[in-house]
Amino acid sequence: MALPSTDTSRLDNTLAVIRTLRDQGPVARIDLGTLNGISSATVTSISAELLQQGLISERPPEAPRPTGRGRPKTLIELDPNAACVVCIKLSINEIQLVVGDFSGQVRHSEHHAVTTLALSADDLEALLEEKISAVCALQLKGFQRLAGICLAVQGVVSSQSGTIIWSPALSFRNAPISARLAERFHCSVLLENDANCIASVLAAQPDYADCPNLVVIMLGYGIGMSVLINGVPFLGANGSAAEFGHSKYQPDGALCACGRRGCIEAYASDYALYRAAADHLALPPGDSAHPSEQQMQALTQLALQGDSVAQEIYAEAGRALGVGIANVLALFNPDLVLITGSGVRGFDAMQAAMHSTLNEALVAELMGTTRIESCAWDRDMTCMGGIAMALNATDGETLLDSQAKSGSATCL
Amino acid sequence: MALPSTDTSRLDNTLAVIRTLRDQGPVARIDLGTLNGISSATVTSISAELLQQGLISERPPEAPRPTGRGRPKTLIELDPNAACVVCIKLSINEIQLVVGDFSGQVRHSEHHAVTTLALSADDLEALLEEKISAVCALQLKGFQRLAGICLAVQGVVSSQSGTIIWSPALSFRNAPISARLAERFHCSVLLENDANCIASVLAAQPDYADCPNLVVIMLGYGIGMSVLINGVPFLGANGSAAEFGHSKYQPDGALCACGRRGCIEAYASDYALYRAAADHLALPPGDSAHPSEQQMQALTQLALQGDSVAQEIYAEAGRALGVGIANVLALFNPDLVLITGSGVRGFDAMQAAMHSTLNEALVAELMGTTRIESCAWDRDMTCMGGIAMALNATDGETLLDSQAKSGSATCL
DNA sequence: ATATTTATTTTAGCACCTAAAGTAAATAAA
DNA sequence: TTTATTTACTTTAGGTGCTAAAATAAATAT
Repeated sequence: MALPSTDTSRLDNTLAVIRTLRDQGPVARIDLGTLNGISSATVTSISAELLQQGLISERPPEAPRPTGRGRPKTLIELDPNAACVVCIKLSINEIQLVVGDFSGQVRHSEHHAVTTLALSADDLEALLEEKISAVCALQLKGFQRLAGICLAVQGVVSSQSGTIIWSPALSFRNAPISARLAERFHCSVLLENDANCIASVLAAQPDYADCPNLVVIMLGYGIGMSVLINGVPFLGANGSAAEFGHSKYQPDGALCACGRRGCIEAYASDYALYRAAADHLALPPGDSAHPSEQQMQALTQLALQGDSVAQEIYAEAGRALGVGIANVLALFNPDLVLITGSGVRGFDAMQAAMHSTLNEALVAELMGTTRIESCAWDRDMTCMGGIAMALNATDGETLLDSQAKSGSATCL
Repeated sequence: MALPSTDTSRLDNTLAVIRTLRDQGPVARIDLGTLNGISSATVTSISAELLQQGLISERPPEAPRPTGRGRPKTLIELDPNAACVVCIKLSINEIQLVVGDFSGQVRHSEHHAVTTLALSADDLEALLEEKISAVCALQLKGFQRLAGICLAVQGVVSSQSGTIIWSPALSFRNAPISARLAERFHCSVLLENDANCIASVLAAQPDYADCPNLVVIMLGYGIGMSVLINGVPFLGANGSAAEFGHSKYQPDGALCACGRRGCIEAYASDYALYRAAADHLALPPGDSAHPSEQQMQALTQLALQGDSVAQEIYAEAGRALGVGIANVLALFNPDLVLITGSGVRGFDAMQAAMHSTLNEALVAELMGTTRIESCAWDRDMTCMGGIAMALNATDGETLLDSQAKSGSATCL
């Protein structure tokens, strides 16, 4: 009689099982029960369904069995080919496409140089369609479905409405990109800020498991930030929260790329550091408005080797960061502030000034127990985060889809 | 067989019914169903239980019946005497005690002048015990139980651990007050920041129903703030989030009560305004470090009547607020910033400078659709918020308690 | 009086979950 | 080589809680 189920526990438990398998790899039924606080009888029932739907498979028992006594565990794992997701990272003059499988593994990655600032909204859409189609045609053999697409873009995006509100990589604004891609590829399209993707990956690392309130500051050409509250990215009303780079250091200070004055970014970003240095120091040639990695490394070297002009430039950047972080601590009181991004290359030259400014700015009660740490920028984890977020967002649909295909053939 | 129920839907639905009755007053079963998305059959079942437990009663049908056709609605209402809560507001040199009943109505309120800064932690605990005991003895006749106590204090508190970390009203720190009161009165004790109590009341008003992300700034002797994210107060890792008053305006600016320099509070709080004015203007006599309402009104009058020194003092305060709010918008991107507190008396004299500073500081994309409004400070709503929060926090316990008493006499 | 309308309660049935009992599959011991 | 023990998984039996539909209650309109 009661058809529309109001009780979501079965769905919740099934999703929990899928996520545990994604995070931990192959797991036995009994452990899935313990890990998720459900009985093994329920796990049996859930895994039977998932098995029938083709979303998981039983791993054949291995030759070497280091298990002790008793019936050995039968490990269950996600079928990597049950679905896949694509993440596209959109940054200035470059787009990156990554394909991830249902188990969360990266299957393919490619980069394209594109003069993004020259694109119109239609151009961008056409370009994304083309690149996604191409990658699907080449890479998707064997996948049961394209579950979703994640667009990771620098700038202000509204995830809720799927609209790019403003991005430094684009010359147009307010582009409702998600809906159009969703229509084209018949899958859900997630629009995310790039910093939130990276922060999600970092937060999933065991080192930061005890920091549910995590702030990640990304230094680079510009300055971005992500605030995780209880592990989930804080977006604000329109998605423009956590714009640390445009919070203020000096009310009437240096000119920022945003057009206003005194933003933290106008002191501590690559372009700001290089701008302050260009007149006084001999640095490698190149576009001084968009300094190259080589140019920035040269500048950092000068500061670290004791050049007083370079040192003062980094010290001023450190003071700006110190004031900005003081405000972040006063307003968010996080467990940890993690400073990363390509700009951490110069962090050693900023650190002392940053900490002394911070300590001068805030009484101990407001510093609380917040740790301030930096994190080396080994590789760009944006797309890893995007893949993980896209999978998480689409598990429910994948489940429904496979139920429709296998289970209730009664519908036909 | 399955005794420990893992399904919380019955509890959730029961709490939803109780809260609807508290918010809306008497409601019929069928409307409780619609309002909470549950079937009227379930409401019948839940209300039968609550009726038996004595937490609600059926309101006798009224003489004038303006209803139309059909069987008339039987209205259900909370039994006000089913439980009560006490809220204590602790501020500098004053404590206020308010008693609220189970339906959320204020039953009693009293103020006491206390030199709070002279108290030790033990003194405070003894004082609170004495006052709460007294108020219970006098006011609690007829109440079935004291469900909870809410302590609303200015400053940094850790709700989680029940510890007052720092308060301008107290000369000691890190006082674990909740546990001791809970033990003494055998009820749960909620420790809250006063601004969060006020913001919760404001957020419940229909005018602000469309603002789940609400920032409330409280101007007064000091400057406080509360940030509601999806309607719930944001606390941060240790409860010291939202310390807007100590975010920065000028890195090396005016001296703040916290001991550091350049805080917003050092420009826009009552003490800061009065300090800036005291040397130049003739104002009513009194303690210039703790200006009275009369002194502040005199200063405000001067500014509004065109005195250029007073005007510049308020303009500078407005600029400080403007920069502070710019940072709040960049970092929180709320739906609405509401400025209130006794200090709004001078808001008209600050407003122009505040808005122009804000507009200069932030590009349109980051201003987003956030509204900035002020709200008259008619009366102190701290304790109303505390009562509401305490009731909400203790409904589950009240339910369990009454179940133990009435329903399952089988336990005996 | 009877029909109609609306509110509430009762009934019947479904979708979950869990504990306990049963079964399976291994190792250790006799 | 049986037999006992241990551990994992599955089946069974029973409970909670919800909903739709039917039944009942209590009004007004005809």
